[in-house]
Amino acid sequence: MIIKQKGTYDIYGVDAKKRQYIKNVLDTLSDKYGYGFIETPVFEATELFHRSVGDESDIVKKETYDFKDRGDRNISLRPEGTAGVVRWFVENKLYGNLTDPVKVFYCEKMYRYERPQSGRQREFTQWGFECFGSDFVESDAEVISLAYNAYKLLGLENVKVKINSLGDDESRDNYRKALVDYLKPYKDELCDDCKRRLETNPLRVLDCKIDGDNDILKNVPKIIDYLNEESKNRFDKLLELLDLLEIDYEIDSNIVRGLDYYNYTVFEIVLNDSLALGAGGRYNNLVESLGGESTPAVGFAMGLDRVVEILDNENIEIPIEDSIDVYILGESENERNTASILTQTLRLNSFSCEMDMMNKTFKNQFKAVDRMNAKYLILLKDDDIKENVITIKDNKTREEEKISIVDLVDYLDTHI
RNA sequence: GCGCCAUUGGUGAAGUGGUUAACACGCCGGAUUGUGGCUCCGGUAUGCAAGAGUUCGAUCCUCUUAUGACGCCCCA
Repeated sequence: MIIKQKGTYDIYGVDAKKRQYIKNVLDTLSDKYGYGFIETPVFEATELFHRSVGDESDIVKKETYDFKDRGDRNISLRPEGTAGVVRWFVENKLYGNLTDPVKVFYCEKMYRYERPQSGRQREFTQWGFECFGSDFVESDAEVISLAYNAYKLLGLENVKVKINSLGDDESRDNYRKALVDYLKPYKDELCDDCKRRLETNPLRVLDCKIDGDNDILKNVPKIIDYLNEESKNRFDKLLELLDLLEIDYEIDSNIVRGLDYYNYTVFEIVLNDSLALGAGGRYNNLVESLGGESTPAVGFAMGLDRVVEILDNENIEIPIEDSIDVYILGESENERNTASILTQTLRLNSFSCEMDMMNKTFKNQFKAVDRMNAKYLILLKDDDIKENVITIKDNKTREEEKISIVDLVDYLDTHI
């Protein structure tokens, strides 16, 4: 037996319907915010991800799906959405003559070669959006607003934005140095991973699960104090705007993104104060480092699968159509043929309609009616068919009546 | 890449080194000769993830592999 690959899953039935609903809500809201739907390829040149994430990071080397195609090109399955969108932006030279921001959203499968665990699969769906061209805090606020309100709209109540600023490159570098200087004397007291992080990616020490409660980290310098004037003003202005928009936020100096391309705003959206729902930030250098003209940008992304799961756990009701309009019963050949005709007719008149496909007995077709939760059932009888009438029965009231076949669509139009 | 636990019909699952692998749901058939949802009766795994080993004998013990759950690393 061939089974699905590690870290992948099939989505069907009720789960698929829930996803469709959620996607729909997100798509509609994105559209209202002026973000246009974009699809980019599942695979790209490996170099795109190397360059976007930084060649030194072992992320790309270890955690992307890499392969050589038949033309000996280095290809990777996309591990996230931003790089592909930026590549699109640069390739089409959309940075030229920007009068308004370019805003797009996507909802697509991503691939990471990781050991599956809670909330992490090798294939997963990410919903995200990017705004190019504005370096003003209104665009940061818009992105945060869209992300924040998307969760609200889906029914999550206790949603909060955890926000921080990394400042510009200069501020960020200064802080990094200060952080390392502060931590170095305590190096022996840190966990083994943090000893290594101190060399490779010191900002990540702030995220450490083991040292998180360590007193050393309680007094760690805060990046806010290392922002230069411009960065600080910008951050204050953004927070002001979030107040005006009545977005619930909290400054969290431990929010740092793992990658170098972020600057200024970084944020996460959390549920019940801790459960991460999605994350985003500003990345003013990425367009340029991927070969375009320097263009400011800000974006957000979240794991769709995770959100579906959380909505489930929070017992948030998702409206799902779990009934059909009509089930048509018939047993003789003539009855079944008539059932086929009527089923097609009703479907083409936008009613959902089913009939037996399993050569079931009349009695078992009734059971199918209940399984499918049909609103109406039509009982076909050879004698009736001769006279062009059918028996239609309301499944709730159990009342049935005979109507002329030609009146069927009108009858359902007025009753459903 | 590392660690820990798990894997028994369509589903939820019990169970034991030794003949027919509980029970429940579902499904199928019958009581009901073409009007269902209730009830009752019957049928539903030559099979316990795959392979190898120990044993007179393995679903049960050992090893390997695969997959799943959860951690770690990493987190775009």
